Amino acid sequence: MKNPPTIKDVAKRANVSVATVSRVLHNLSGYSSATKDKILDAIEELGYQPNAIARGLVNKRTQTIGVLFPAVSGYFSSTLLHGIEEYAHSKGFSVIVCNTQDDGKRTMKYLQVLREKQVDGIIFASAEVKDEYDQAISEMRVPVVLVNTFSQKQIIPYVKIDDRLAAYQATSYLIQNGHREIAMISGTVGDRIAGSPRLEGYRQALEDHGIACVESRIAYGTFNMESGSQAMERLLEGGVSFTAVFAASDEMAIGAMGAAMKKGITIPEELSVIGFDDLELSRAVYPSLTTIHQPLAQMGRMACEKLIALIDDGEDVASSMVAHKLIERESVSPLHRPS
Amino acid sequence: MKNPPTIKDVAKRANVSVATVSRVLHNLSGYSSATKDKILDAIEELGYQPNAIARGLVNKRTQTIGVLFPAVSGYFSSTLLHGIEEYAHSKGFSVIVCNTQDDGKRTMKYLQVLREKQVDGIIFASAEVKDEYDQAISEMRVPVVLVNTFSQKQIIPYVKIDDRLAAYQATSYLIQNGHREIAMISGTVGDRIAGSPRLEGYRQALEDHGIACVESRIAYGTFNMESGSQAMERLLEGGVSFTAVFAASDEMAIGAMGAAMKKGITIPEELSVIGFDDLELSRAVYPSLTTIHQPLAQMGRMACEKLIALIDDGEDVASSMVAHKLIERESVSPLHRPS
DNA sequence: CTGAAAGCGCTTACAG
DNA sequence: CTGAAAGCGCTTACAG
Repeated sequence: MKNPPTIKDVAKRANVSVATVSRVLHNLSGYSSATKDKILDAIEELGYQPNAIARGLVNKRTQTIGVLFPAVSGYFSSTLLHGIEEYAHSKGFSVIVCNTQDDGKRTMKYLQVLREKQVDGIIFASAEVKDEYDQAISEMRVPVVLVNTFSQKQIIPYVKIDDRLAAYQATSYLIQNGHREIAMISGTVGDRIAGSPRLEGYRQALEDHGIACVESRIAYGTFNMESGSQAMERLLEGGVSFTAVFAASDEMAIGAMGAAMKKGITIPEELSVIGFDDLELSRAVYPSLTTIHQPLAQMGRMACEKLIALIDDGEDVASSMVAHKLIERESVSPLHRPS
Repeated sequence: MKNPPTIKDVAKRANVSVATVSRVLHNLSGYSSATKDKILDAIEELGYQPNAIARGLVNKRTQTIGVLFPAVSGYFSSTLLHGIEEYAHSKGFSVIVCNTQDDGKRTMKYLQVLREKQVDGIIFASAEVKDEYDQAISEMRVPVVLVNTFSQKQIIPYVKIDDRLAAYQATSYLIQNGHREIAMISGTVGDRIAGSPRLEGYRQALEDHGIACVESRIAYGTFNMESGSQAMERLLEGGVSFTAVFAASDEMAIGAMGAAMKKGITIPEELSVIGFDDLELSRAVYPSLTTIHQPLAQMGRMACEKLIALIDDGEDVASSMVAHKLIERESVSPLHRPS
């Protein structure tokens, strides 16, 4: 016997019908304990394992979900993924990862593949939900939940923090520490998820404290380290003074700190830095990074929980705006006024 | 029509048999261009999408591979995963991620799930291949390739660097810079993949240069940042002097640097540090980290390439010992002898 | 308690 | 060029 044993093989070996084998496999009722034993023995001897594909075909259920990320590398996505996979596995689901690179074509392609593979649900992470995605999603009658993003067109449950408010608080914290010349390293220009909202929070905080917002104190990156370090260089060469900087991601903050320190600027004495995300990283670097904590692993778990609830009982689930938190570490100090 | 359209629906609509529809779907020959058009129209109108599960059942091919990681978070795994997923997607495969947490039970469970889901192949990353895995793997007639690890029991193709040699070179580099009191922060005790070999390389380098190896200069971590920082604290409190340290991972190196700097030790002036991996991270921190470059994304790609070759034409593929490289940055300086 | 049979959505010889 | 039919490995009424 070259091929793996099927349910037929065990039925034959146990001298019963496949229906009965299927029953004991699912712990249904309807067989004597004697036949159950016979069947269990046959399964054992043959090393039989059910074929989930065949099962999926008849049940119209694959116990598989798809997760779309704009980038699978980096701490951010991987922490989120960890939370998702953890919960999924505990509930008997597998997860297919899709790295969209935040590209429209790729995203649409993945959406199609996931549809063909009959996934039971989809988690869409971090990227903006473009109109075409919105439409594709609603056409493939499959539950979807968003994490770290939201849809402006339709009601899709999401899990995220209040980015605008968190940025507002980060900036205010700097102000409370006496800073008034505060630069910002924002995320990708035009990013409506983690870009604009955080920038707005920054602007609002300055305004509410009667501080004018100077455009040349704003530099743009793309959330990763390299871009943070470049943004800092531009800021430094820009000729505007600043005693503190708020970076829209920890990775950019780390890159920015590195660039500043390379120029001989001491942190936090000469420059205070606050980040955003609270990646494991921010605790390890020196000086450790003051930042906004975003419970990524937990958010991944929650998103997955919502998705599976949707899959299992189809009831609507609510979105969750989860709490963020400012973590004080060493990269911010009160402004030392030259006296 | 509530359910998604099937091949039957398009056959009916185009007034042909399902066989013919299947033919045009696969660009086989055997139909007039007129019927082809009819069918294409029907597909279009119905919004038909093939069902990959049904297809998988008859073809015994799911176009899906499974990837087992000891930890899916952290830069290391996510970079590897990125390379794997990228290549897989380009070849029409999806990837299911499995986070084993380096736990035997979980790993076996995942192996079973992957088998039931009929994946076409498996990539096993970073963790030691225990005997029970080895056996489970050989029982499920599915191609497997290893990345960052190897099997001691059977021939399974792998992709990795020469850990022992790389560690030897890292240590030698420190020696060439005049250091003789060299500490090491090793990975997990007993880890036969990235633990012992790197430790051996370190020992060998010392020995070959006539330097005695002092056991109290060796501390053990678990490859992550936190453990590196703790290891450094232990080293510092241990009372042994050292002017340089070799950490078996960048994450531990970063954690160690942070811990040292917190104590007021300047790097590299008072302490040289060399890491291992060359994560994106190591370029961004200050001082930037001198380290051993390991082409993780490329290694992921290669592993996936081998796996798909195995799946597609079943021929044996060779293992690859890929080249590492020492990257000089700022965390190591020649020993300044107090004169 | 148990089995025969239909069906899930495809593909693939086989026959015309 | 085209279709009827068997079959992939399961599950699930239905009938006994």
